[in-house]
Amino acid sequence: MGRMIRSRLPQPHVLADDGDERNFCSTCVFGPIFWAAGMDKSSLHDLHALVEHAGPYRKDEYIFRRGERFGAIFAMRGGVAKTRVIDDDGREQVLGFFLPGEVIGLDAIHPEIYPCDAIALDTVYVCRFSFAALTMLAAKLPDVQRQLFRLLSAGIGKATILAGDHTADERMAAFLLDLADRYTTRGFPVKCYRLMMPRTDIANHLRLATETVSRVLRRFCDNALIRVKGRALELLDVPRLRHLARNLRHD
Amino acid sequence: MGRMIRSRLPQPHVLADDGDERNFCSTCVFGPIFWAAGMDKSSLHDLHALVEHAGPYRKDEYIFRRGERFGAIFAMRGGVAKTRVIDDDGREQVLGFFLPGEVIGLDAIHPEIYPCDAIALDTVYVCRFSFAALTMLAAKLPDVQRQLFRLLSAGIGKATILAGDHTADERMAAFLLDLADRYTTRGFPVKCYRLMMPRTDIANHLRLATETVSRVLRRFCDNALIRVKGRALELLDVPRLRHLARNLRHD
DNA sequence: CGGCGGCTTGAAGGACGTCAAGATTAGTGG
DNA sequence: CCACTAATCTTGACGTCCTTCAAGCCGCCG
Repeated sequence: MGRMIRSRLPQPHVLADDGDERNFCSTCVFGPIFWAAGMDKSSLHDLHALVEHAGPYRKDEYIFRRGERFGAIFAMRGGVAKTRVIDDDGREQVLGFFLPGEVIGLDAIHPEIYPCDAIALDTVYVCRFSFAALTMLAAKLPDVQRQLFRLLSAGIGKATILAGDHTADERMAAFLLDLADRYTTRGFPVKCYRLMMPRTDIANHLRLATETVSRVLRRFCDNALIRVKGRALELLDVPRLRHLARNLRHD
Repeated sequence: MGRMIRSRLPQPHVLADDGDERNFCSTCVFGPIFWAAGMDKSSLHDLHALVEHAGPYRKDEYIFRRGERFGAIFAMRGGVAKTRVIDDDGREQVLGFFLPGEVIGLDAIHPEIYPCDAIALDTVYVCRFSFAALTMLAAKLPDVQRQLFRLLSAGIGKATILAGDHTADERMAAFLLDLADRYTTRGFPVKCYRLMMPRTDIANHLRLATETVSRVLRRFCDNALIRVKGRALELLDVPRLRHLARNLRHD
């Protein structure tokens, strides 16, 4: 796959349509806040200094790398990404998957370097927020500060859930439901979606072997909990899945 | 120390010596910041509205309970506490242990309720920070805002470490070293300390059975990595422990 | 078609949990 | 001060869930 030459789109570049950021970032967690803040003229000016559209990152390209100096957090604008670390024994631990609207890089604030790699799973577009500028803005706009605190706090909660001691079935059920919930950005429930990551990534995320992932999915199929065909997924029995995952909910 | 009879102390009460908060909270993460902020007179006034000394909480008493409405974060002033959740099957998951100077309750910001119980392991004193007041202060004092962001971000990193897939030995080594590092609040390394929690809590924290905790400690003893006598602990071979824990470092 | 990466499936082995007693220790009352 | 009870901790035997190893199977792209 060496040849992602210029045929596959020149290179990551800033998108052309920055003109109307407020509309463009409608999916972003900061969208509503900025929209509200945009009512105020001077704040709107700050905004342009703050946010920078970047992408596309192609499949397997790095959005940032572990060890790089922290300078910005990223909001997914399109596509899906994962964060991961590789330990000294070469084993990959997938920390999380990120869907449009979600934010990457919050765990880099404290160490002041990115503690993990962020990698595109397909073609990814992001908003890059200078953290220095963001903190300054947060001091002026309470809503921005509050949203940042909430995001960070939610990050702790999310990480904590994964830390628990659960069976493969529980983890998998929770994972599938969580993805569905997150795809359901707006109101109506999604029962059908596509896993954009390989089994390996799911396994490394849930602390399982890929073989176990396969087997659990098969068992779920046999028990009519889901339907799977490759990466296409359908949730058939959400209540029973929820029951399985009852101890891993993020309320 | 037998007589905590009628004692059981009437109830947690505010300590008498609030007079000199700046000295009293020398161990607290906010200490230095407030001390600096204290230079400014109007900020010092905010401080008194913000922080409230509470305790003592006796062994097994709750500092807060899961589900209670979030209003404040707590800095440990004395004693040791744990946070935990109990799942629907009655199994306890210990999320963390907290030593003097450390902060509890950050994971409650987002859900706006405490997502876990906080329980004293011995006699505990805390500083209670009204979070509403703290955010207002953060908007005025960049250092406070920055410290909050750092604390929250560090919380994500910490939770993430526990989420990884590691053997019992790796976990235990990392746990023992982490405690030693944290006891080493100031400069010089501690090789000898006392575990203030029962084996059960260690087990539920590291996702192990208490029997496994016992066995691992025994093996560490046999291999001259540590010495244990009940809850008294001595680290004998820190380098080899660090090597065991190499994949769980919080850099 | 042929090859290659991702996925599935089966069989064997290991790390840790569970169950069941003991051994310490600590807490309590005489 | 000591005995007694209960909790905590240890130790061993056995079971289980998941991993590891080893093939086979698809689906995709040249």
